[in-house]
Amino acid sequence: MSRPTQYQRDTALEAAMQVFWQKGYHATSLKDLEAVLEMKPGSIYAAFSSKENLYLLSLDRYFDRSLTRFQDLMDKAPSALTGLADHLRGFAKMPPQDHARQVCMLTKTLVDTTNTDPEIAARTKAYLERIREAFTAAFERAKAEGELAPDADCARLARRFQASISAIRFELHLGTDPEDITALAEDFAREIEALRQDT
Amino acid sequence: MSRPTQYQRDTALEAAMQVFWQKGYHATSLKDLEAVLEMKPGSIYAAFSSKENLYLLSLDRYFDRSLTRFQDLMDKAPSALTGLADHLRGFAKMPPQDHARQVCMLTKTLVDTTNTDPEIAARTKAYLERIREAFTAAFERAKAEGELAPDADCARLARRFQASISAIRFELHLGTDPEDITALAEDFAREIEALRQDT
DNA sequence: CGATAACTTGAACGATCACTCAAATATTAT
DNA sequence: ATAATATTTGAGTGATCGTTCAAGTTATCG
Repeated sequence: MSRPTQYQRDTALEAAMQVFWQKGYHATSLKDLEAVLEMKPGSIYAAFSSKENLYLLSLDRYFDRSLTRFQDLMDKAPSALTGLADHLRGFAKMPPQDHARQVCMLTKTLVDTTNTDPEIAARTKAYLERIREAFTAAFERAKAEGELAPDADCARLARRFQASISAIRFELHLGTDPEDITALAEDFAREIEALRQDT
Repeated sequence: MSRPTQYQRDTALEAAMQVFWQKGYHATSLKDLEAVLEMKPGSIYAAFSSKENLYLLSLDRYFDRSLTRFQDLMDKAPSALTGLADHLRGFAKMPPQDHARQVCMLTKTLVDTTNTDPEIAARTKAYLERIREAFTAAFERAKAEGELAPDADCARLARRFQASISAIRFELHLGTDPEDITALAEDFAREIEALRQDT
């Protein structure tokens, strides 16, 4: 038998990411992973070395996907501020059965592992920073295009933007009434649009 | 020997709350609890029934303390909006070594237990709601005192206020640069003060 | 000073944890 | 077909999980 195909590995990683995201690092057992990966313990260890490593690979996957999704949205956006505001509204618009209707996996990881698993926490912090840098870059694009005032503090706006996302996603996680979530997202989105200056 | 004094029980509960808050429910073991409570397993079970029950008692303690702290601050505040804004700034002003410089225990609990321990999650949700109701009441006081526009949506403002707190505390948890945290809290506090209308 | 009650102790419980490895099975190369 | 190689299998590892309880200790009271 040859090496497992990319498809198999990719499918397994996707499944691992989903359980980990749902249950968190500590609450996910090898039994859980055996079930969703449809692999026996030996195969899991042959393919992914350890539970911790599998978690780190899941984080990578999550991070790549999140960043790509944001960049794609920004590439298509008619203006930077519009793209940013839409990104916020997008979370509230998720269909009710969407498995992503919950807290960000990076956020969850940091809450779960900061005081217990420093290695995981460190990598996760780095990922969150890189995402925030992408937000900063988006605000800088808005500035370059004259949409945003020249003296705006893009790093500060990016931090607040990231905070807005956390807040919306936490409400998704809680299962708050969709109307209330839409209202919250709308509040945040308008804050972004209120930054727009006439050109 | 008589029943344990209130003092002893209180000290033990405080210690339990702190470990649970630091490590989270799943990552805290009986060993950890034995160490910080300075009690042997038998005593812990005689006094608190189970790990889950001890966690619930810790949550109660945390909730009571949080709500009381907020109410005290509001009672002393010269105006409702001032009190609310100060509450936000207060988090950024915490001394660097303060053990409370981290994510809210209720938030952490929900992230940690929503998909694994429904009983804990349900009680925690109720507590978060009651705190949000206190925020709503504060905004309503602002309205009654003419500080806030009569058509303001107090429940909506309360949800946004709670989101602001979560965001600040998550940054505390990350160990973000104090200056950046102050800036973030200042942004949120000014949003609250911007709601003030002339009377 | 005993007797009784209250509380603590820590060894031990079965269950589950993350993880290993020799044996079995499947694939490819010859 | 056969040999060589790659991968899967699942029972089993020691450690640790939350929990129990009979025995021991300490306080209170007559």
